[in-house]
Amino acid sequence: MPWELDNDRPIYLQLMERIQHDIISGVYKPGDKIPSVRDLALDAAVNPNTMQKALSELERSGLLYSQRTSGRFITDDEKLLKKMKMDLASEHIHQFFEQMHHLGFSDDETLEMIQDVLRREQYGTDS
Amino acid sequence: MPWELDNDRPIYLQLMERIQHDIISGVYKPGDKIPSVRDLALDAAVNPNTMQKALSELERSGLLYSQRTSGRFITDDEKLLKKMKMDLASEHIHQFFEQMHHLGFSDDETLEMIQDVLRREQYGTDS
DNA sequence: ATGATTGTACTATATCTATAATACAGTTTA
DNA sequence: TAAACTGTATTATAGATATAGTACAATCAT
Repeated sequence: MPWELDNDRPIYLQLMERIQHDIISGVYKPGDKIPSVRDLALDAAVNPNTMQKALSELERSGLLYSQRTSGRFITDDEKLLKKMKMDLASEHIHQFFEQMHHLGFSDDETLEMIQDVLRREQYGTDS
Repeated sequence: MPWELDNDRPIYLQLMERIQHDIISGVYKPGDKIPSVRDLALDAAVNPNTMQKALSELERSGLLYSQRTSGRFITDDEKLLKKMKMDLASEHIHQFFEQMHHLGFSDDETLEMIQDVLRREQYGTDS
């Protein structure tokens, strides 16, 4: 299926984020070979050049490495994977609170809204 | 001071978000006249055309309206302002949990991480 | 050995974005 | 009344982005 992409940001950046999340969350396992540029591009419904750009940019973080003629692989460094997972989560949390703060919600108010949402989802999505 | 803008997304979109937040969080009060296109552009260190685009796009949401020769004003509709504030907050919350879920964190795990972060900030930023 | 697959490179083209530089009609201000 | 300011419009230019199409050398599978 085509990946969910919006037109508000460069596609290659969105591809990078998606793949990074897939690596870090374990969709691809350490050491795994990932699909070829062309296959990934086909899956994402995107030009191969765009996917190539996303992947080569991603290599700079060390999550991926390419073997020029045999394919592209996930790093074996599980410590790095775990670290990036925690770093990303922390980043998401801080950005979220920054947005809420800018909207005028304090940390406590934000926490309450979150708990409300979670409670509501626990007992069903309607009402 | 120049506004905080990154190069990953179109500037006019970032301006829109910033101004929208400023309206909704009350930096600009209902009925207020906001600074002119040129002044805002100067403040943001951005081309007047770019600011003009951001403002005219923003008008479609109803938060602003322009009087062609006298200036641009915040809506008086406080009900709309409150609604947009809650809608935006809700959107931020859902997007945040979606990101965390994609990283592999459950709702409960995410909530715990948040509480950790808040506890840590309560007792000082170091350590 | 042969053919398919791999990452990579290159050119060309179209669109979007951002800036610069003007211009104009109506309103406000002094 | 005259000058300054308002939103808006226009043209031109430069850069980033996305796609299309093609090519090549090394490796892998059969």
